[in-house]
Amino acid sequence: MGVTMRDVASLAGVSSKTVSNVVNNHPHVHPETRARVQRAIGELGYRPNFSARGLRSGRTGVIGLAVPELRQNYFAELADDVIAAAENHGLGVIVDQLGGTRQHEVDVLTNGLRQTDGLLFSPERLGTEDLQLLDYVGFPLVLLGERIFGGPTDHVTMHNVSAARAATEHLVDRGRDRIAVVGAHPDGRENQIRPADLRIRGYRQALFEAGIEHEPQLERRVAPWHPQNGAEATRELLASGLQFDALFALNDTLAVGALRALGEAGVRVPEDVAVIGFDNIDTGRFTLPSLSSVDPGRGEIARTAVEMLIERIEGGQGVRRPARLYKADFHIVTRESTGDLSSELDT
Amino acid sequence: MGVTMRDVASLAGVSSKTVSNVVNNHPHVHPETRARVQRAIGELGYRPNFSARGLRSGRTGVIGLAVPELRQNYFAELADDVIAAAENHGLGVIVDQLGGTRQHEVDVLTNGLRQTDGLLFSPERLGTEDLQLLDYVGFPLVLLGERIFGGPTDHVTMHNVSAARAATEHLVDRGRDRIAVVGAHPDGRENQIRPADLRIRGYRQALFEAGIEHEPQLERRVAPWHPQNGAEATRELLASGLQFDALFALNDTLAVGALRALGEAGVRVPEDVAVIGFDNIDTGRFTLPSLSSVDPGRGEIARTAVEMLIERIEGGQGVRRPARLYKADFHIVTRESTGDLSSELDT
DNA sequence: GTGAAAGCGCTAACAA
DNA sequence: TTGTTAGCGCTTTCAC
Repeated sequence: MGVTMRDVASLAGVSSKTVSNVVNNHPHVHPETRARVQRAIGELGYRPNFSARGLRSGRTGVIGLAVPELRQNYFAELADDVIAAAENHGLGVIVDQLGGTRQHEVDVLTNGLRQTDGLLFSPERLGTEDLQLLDYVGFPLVLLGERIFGGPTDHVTMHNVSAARAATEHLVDRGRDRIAVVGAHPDGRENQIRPADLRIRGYRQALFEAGIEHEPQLERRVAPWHPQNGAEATRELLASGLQFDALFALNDTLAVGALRALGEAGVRVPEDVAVIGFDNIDTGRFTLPSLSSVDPGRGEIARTAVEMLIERIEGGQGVRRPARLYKADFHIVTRESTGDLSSELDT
Repeated sequence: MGVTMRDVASLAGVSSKTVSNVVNNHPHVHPETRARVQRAIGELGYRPNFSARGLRSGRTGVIGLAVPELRQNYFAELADDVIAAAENHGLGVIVDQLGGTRQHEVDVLTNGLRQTDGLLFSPERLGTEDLQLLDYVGFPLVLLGERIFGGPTDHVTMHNVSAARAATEHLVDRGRDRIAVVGAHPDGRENQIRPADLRIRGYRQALFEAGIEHEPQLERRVAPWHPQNGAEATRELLASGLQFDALFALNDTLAVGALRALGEAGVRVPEDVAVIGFDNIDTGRFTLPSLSSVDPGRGEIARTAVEMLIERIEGGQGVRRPARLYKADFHIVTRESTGDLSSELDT
């Protein structure tokens, strides 16, 4: 490196401010001047120094994305979408993994990520009981996920309750009335605001509306939502002797484990037990059978979150627009695990 | 924000350089002074400005990671490992997705990512024919993957040939001698340096050493390595009428598709056809049957690449240490798809 | 439409 | 062990 705006300016015979105007696509530059500057830039191989720009302008052009961990398919796909959306706005993305510790989540919320203008934050440990932490956040923040509601920041999430209700209805519509669910929160408190609780609420609503008696034994508690735990819970369900003709896994990761356990036990899916998941991760298209799921509108979530964050960044601290809550549209994706008996590959 | 070192310095009654020394953990600071400064930092809520530090020191404390796309499980897991390794060294990671276009790869290689000290680069389109591009890279670079060899930069990769040979031997050891392979490169040229070609070479070596005749029809060409293509190729193989009792998928993503296709056709795995993949992605533990694979030492690759990059960054342009080529250790992971007939879940 | 001057917050180099 | 000076490269402000 080493080529600065001054070098470009002197070669082009202009001031460095004019070079700056050209580099930043300012409108009022004479076309001829612009061309001359651009020629000089090309000749010298000039690259702007983003640290200097960041220091002077107070903007880095980079946003942070903090998620639990990328090896969870859902977050990898979310990161994919966020990075793509940010790039469309000319922004880079620093990805941080919260790694399942509360302390790390508090740190990130307190300090932000270095060199970023704002943060997309999808916590795994913090909950609504930590709401006060959000009041002291000193940078633009958009919250993702279903763990904290009612805070002072913008929030992008999904229709958990109604999507879970729709998933359950999807099973009811296929004539199932002994519908097990895997993934309830272990502490079993109702009316909490966590993905597990919201989705359980939707499940119960659907049963109630269909006139199906709610059987508490069919609600299996699982945490964390890993495939092995989904498999485990499903094995216990099978061993319990409880009858069930459908299974709603509260996310696809659990569902993958459930399909394993059902397959091991020789239970046919969907003939004996229909299975639906939640998240619509890519892998669900290639399980055997392929997995029906709730598509939570992840791409829309990513795009909206990035746009909201940009508005907050550009609005600056001055614009005290009230916090917005955005819920993406969802839809049910029907595949083999709740479908008819053909075995077409959904691609 | 707005609290600067000067503010801290005047509150603590020292110069800003002393504050800098404290913030950067310089050794020669009087413990009492250090304590006083830290108290002032806490009182004022001082946070360092990384742009200013970057401008002055020439280091941003952030590295770039460019991969094809995070929705491919292997790259998500690689990014997970890289971010974790970087964090251990106090570095942030900007993740860029190359998105399958040659132009984007050239751009990244030419310009680097903004605000970074160096780049881990795992191209998908560029090949050894683009070697000259590496000569003009103006920042520390560590190459990942198997597409470009012999360049002027450090390179971290895996033992493709011998790992593929070991995977094939693993099938031979189980008494299989009609071993199909899915994922050969469509142009079919031999002795190219691409993952597909290297792994095919290992496959052929193993057959040769086992005295098994090489049957070109059993080598199926597939690109890109997506599950649907793996399924497709496997269906063609089944439809061809060729006999085979084992299948080596050149990566796990293809293998997932192959398991689908075999399952659809009622072919039993591993009884009728044993299957092994390559990459050891997490998902392979939960397919039905679970997937044997080559573990390419991804964690080791990530850690080594980050360390090499740091050495290059800290060494500066002055240290012209010759380019290093590091190949991680691999090992075979045996699961149900090549295992005995028990159906224990490998967790 | 372009230029001149100032300074963002920090750390390198040197002085004390 | 600590302080002083200077300036990294850019954009802001304001003049022209």
